[in-house]
Amino acid sequence: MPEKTPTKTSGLAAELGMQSPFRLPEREVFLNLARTFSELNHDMDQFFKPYGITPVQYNALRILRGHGKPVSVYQIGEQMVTRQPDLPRLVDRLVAMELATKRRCQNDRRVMWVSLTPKGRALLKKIDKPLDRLHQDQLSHLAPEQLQQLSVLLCLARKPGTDP
Amino acid sequence: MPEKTPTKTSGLAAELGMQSPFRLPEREVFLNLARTFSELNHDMDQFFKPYGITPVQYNALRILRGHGKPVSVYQIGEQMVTRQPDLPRLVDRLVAMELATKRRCQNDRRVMWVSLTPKGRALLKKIDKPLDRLHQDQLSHLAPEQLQQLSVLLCLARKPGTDP
DNA sequence: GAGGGATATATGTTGCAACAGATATTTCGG
DNA sequence: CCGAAATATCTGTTGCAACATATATCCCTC
Repeated sequence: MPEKTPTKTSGLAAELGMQSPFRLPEREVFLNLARTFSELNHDMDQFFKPYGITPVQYNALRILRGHGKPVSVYQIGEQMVTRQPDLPRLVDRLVAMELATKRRCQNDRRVMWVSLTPKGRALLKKIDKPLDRLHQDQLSHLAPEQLQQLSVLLCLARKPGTDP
Repeated sequence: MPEKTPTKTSGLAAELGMQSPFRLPEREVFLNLARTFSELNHDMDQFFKPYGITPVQYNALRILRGHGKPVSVYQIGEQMVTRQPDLPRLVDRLVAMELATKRRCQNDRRVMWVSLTPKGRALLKKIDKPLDRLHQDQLSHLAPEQLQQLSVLLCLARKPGTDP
């Protein structure tokens, strides 16, 4: 069950050895966001290394699997979790590793259709369960309601205005 | 006051055009974290560009100002918000820009004392207020209680075990 | 059916992130 | 005091991130 932590002097300020608490709560949230992401993401980098891909490449492969049919480079870009310039080169790396293939669309020759190869699909399959375990190792010490609250708040945080 | 958002199909899953909601709430939180950080951090990158430094370099400069006296490279590394290998080179870049200076400690010749230059201090001063404004633009659409909740939850998220 | 704008991908370049490993200096045990 | 371990910084290398800009193709209007 969730205990109240009685620390008046904010958690992050203490971690950083700061002598006074944050002036702006907005800044405190941003830095907490940065620090938490940094830690969790570092684990991810380590996790993916043995598989020879990066978290971002994994994201792209997973989009390909989700569609089950060829996807354009542009569509991949739209569905990536994090902002991603330079999609063409990211895809090229996947192709170079033989995890994906690409070919020009004949109807619209601007478009490149990208597909998962069997090798790519096999790699994803190998990753699925260990990755689920990592996610849980990282965050399952939070209660279900806390996890949901966190998702909701993070969603809200990136909506600049609900009143245009 | 905090409203309940009635969206059953999760916000992020919808944003990414996913057809089914997330299986693991832990994964949903992680990806929300990644996406929110990615967006806010991109604004930061843009913000700092005209000043000729990166957010990470700013963090280091701010640590120097916070102490008001020389700080070792190692200490800077310990107090950075995000994990930071390769501190020596980061400091060298600050020195190259004449925003900081470094000199060997005479008592312990392993240590390099790093100090803020007047130029560095002036740069920080120029950045202070605009940055506060950016922080508020990014997040002040959240209510004060939401901001505090978010900070608390993000702190909790990075503590693997409170029960050792 | 020619031209202008929109769309989709590719490429040149710079600088930094990240890891591995090397070096220099101190500290501590015996 | 000698050597081993710990500490603090440095260096080599690889690959990717990020931006700017270029190219190719399509679409729409007149």
